[in-house]
Amino acid sequence: MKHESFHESAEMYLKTASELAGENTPTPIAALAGRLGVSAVSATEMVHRLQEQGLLAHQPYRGISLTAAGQQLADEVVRRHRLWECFLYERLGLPWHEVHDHACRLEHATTPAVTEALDAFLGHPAACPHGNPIDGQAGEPAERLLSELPVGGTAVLVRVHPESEGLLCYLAELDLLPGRRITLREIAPYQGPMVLQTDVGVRYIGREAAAHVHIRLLTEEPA
Amino acid sequence: MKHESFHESAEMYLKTASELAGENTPTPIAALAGRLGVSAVSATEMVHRLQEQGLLAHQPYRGISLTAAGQQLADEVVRRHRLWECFLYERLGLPWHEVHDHACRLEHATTPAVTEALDAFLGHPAACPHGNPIDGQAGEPAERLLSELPVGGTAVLVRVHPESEGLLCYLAELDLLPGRRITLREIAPYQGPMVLQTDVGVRYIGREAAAHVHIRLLTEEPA
DNA sequence: CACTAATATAAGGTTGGCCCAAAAACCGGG
DNA sequence: CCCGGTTTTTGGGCCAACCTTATATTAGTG
Repeated sequence: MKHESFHESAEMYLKTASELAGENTPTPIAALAGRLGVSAVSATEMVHRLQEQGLLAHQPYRGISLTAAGQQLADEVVRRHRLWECFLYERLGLPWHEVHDHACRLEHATTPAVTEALDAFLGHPAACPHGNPIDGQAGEPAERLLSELPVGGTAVLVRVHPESEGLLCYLAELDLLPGRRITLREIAPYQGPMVLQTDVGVRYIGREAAAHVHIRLLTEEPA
Repeated sequence: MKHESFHESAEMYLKTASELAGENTPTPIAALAGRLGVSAVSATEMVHRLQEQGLLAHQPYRGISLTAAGQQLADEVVRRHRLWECFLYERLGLPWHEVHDHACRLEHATTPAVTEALDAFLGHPAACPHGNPIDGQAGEPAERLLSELPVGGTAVLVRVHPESEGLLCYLAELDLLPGRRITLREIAPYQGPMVLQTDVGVRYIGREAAAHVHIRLLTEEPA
């Protein structure tokens, strides 16, 4: 229903492809389509167009993967996005869970000159307010997911990825922000919620949400 | 050639209509089309669409004028534009003549929350770097155009409007920025350039460019 | 090895933004 | 008051991004 320009649309496809590439490669087109809220047919069309431009490679019935050029473009979009998040959160004082959506709109309207000037203005920040690195998605080496934290283990919340307004809002309500120290007390049976002990109280979180929360493990066992 | 989303396109039409409304009302569609770099046919179509949405009124063979709703929308776009210009110039340190174009892209991707937060962050500035007021285009009452300054008269440069990258670049080279004190020495014959005495030296400027430079008259005659 | 679920393609539609060329309406000067 | 030039409108098309509804193809599994 909403029509985006090629520029914008292409950037969204590449950004999303880059996000999903971390999980499984090559990424099935259906996953792309789902994330973008678009039919599989539309996604296939766009993938072909992007392939013709040498931005991604499509192996039929396998999925897609970004070419070097496509990855670079995606990285640039992500960088702009995160720089805007920093600005909106740190300087404008907008809520932690809202800056993602605002940045999603600004990222496509940002020229290189503005990007560089913004980066300098912010003092070349290393990460966005949700903990994601601004240059490359190298990430910490020993990073794990909260959903894989063993019972009794203690960890520090490093980053939330991939982000979405709803998820961030949920985490903000639970005070689960980057830097928060977390110990997993137990996991309720039948895929129930995880019971977390944090420095600001006990919190319950579903497995699915926890799969978006990246942590650095401190100890596997209770002290 | 380039395709903009409805949102963006509509905002550009309204913004431009608002700019041109100052000169002659109702504004001929051809003027709109020319300014937007679009054929008269395309402009007519868009005007119809905007009319259906109650944003502007079209009197056939007369021209268009903004409705209250349309004027309000246009004012909002202009406000966002000028706030971004302030930010880009004052905070990011981008060149005076470049911020217009960057702001043109950002203005359509800016949500109300961001607009208000940005306004507060900038300390509710009264005018953009080119001197145009941010709230409403009330303007100073006794404002005139540089092109109408009588020979021997002295004035202060108040604002540049309407803006365009080329024009701003030209003025920046001449050091003709808001606040600059100008005395018109003479006008070369045959529609020749105006010879200006400024506090930073003598400058020559064409009549057409001067028609975009708004001034506040200090004295009609030399002291 | 055949079958099913995932994936791809084909066909046909919609909408929005743009274009050109040609017809129609208007306006001002003779 | 009519004629010519400008403006607007109409008709006819193009393209990109989306959609749905089939129909093929294929990969992995029983």
